[in-house]
Amino acid sequence: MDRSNSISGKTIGRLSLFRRLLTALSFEGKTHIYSHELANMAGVTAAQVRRDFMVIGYSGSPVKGYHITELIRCVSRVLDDPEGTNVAIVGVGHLGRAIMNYFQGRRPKLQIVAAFDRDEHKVNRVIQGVRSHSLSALKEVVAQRRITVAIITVPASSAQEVAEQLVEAGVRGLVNFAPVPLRLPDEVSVEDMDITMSLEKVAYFSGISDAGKERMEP
Amino acid sequence: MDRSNSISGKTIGRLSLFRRLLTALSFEGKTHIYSHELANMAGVTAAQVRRDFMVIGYSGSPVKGYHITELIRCVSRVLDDPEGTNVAIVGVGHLGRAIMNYFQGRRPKLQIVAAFDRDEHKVNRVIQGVRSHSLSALKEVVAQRRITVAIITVPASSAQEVAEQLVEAGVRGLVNFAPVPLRLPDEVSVEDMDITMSLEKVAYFSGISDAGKERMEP
DNA sequence: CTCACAGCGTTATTTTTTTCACAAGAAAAC
DNA sequence: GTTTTCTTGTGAAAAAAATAACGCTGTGAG
Repeated sequence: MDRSNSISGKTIGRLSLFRRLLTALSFEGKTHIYSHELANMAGVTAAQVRRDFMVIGYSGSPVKGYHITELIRCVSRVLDDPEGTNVAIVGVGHLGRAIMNYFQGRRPKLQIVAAFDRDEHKVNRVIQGVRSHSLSALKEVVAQRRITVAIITVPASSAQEVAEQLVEAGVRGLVNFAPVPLRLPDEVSVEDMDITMSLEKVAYFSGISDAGKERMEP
Repeated sequence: MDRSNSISGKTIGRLSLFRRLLTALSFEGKTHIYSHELANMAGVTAAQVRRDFMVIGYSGSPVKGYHITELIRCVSRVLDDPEGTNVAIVGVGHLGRAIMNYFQGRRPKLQIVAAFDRDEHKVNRVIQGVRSHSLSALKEVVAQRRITVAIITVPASSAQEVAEQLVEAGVRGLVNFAPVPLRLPDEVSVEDMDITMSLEKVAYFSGISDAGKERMEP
């Protein structure tokens, strides 16, 4: 599978979701699935499922649908770096711990291998099976453990600085939980997890359906 | 401002971001800003900034740019429910605490007013200024405190069940941190915060730029 | 055997979102 | 007083994404 030709971010996101759903199905013993079934589970249309699988070059059978384990393998060939991806997490507060806890032993090809924190009390300990280091050791550890992706869970005030250090140390992708847009070179891919934005979005859309009505009929 | 005509989700998200940036600028004493400055801060194009403000009907001056406090007021008139929005959080683990901690006293119009957890040890306490309740009191408390939006931070296995209870109790918008797509009526707006997906996406895009090269030149 | 079906792969179409490009206007420069 | 140089607002164009449509194929019923 050629990882260098471009697949859209939206498609990659859905493939990740599909793989998770398929893996669960596989555990339940299901062997085949139709596009509309998967679409239903993922909350998208069947056409989109077929199209996504088309772009990664997987073909199912019109009669049995898609073969689940083969499909998982094919998606994984696209998503996973064959050598695995080592991930660091910077910021060992509640959020950092929650994420470490969730990811422990979940994906063999995508492992959190180091944590960092400014607070010396949280340093040199093993949390959820992950060794925590002082921020000052960042560059060294990132290089040594060949870390290419990092999760930022520090306060907004230090996020930019931390991000720059990570990039300088060789990190090429970031998941950013701090509520600030990071200014980084274009070749670094950043995914923002902006909780405030999501909450305000949901609040907005949960309000428009009847807010007008209420005020129209006093 | 008419909240009932539809503004796209993308635009709402950016407005939320713009407001946060503008608020920070306002604190620093800045009074005016040009579209390209804000665009730069937010990581979008200037045209997009102007267009987003166009759809909410705010006009700046071609000479001085946008008046920051007026603009904030105008964006807020779109985003905020004038009566405020009460938010619940279900699941008081690390993630739930992190979110409560972050939101405490941040937005007056968007307040977390109740927390819920299945674990009786975490119940009937005040965490980050928010009272935690037993899950069995969910319906009652949601109705009493007029909660319309909820944040789900429970394990994947109970997310669907919790979501259904919330919707039945009257909640109309959800931010879902559990790694499962929720199946709910269309009128409920759901925003998924899928950490696994984001991480896999970033891992993918951080890999494509040079993964090919490495294998092309052994 | 033939026919109706069901679902895939793919092309075409529509819809949504973003970007471009330029008129208009006012300060500043000269 | 004119020209230059910035903006904004917005229609037009382009790009991206989602959806619909349809030919194809193998299966099973009659």
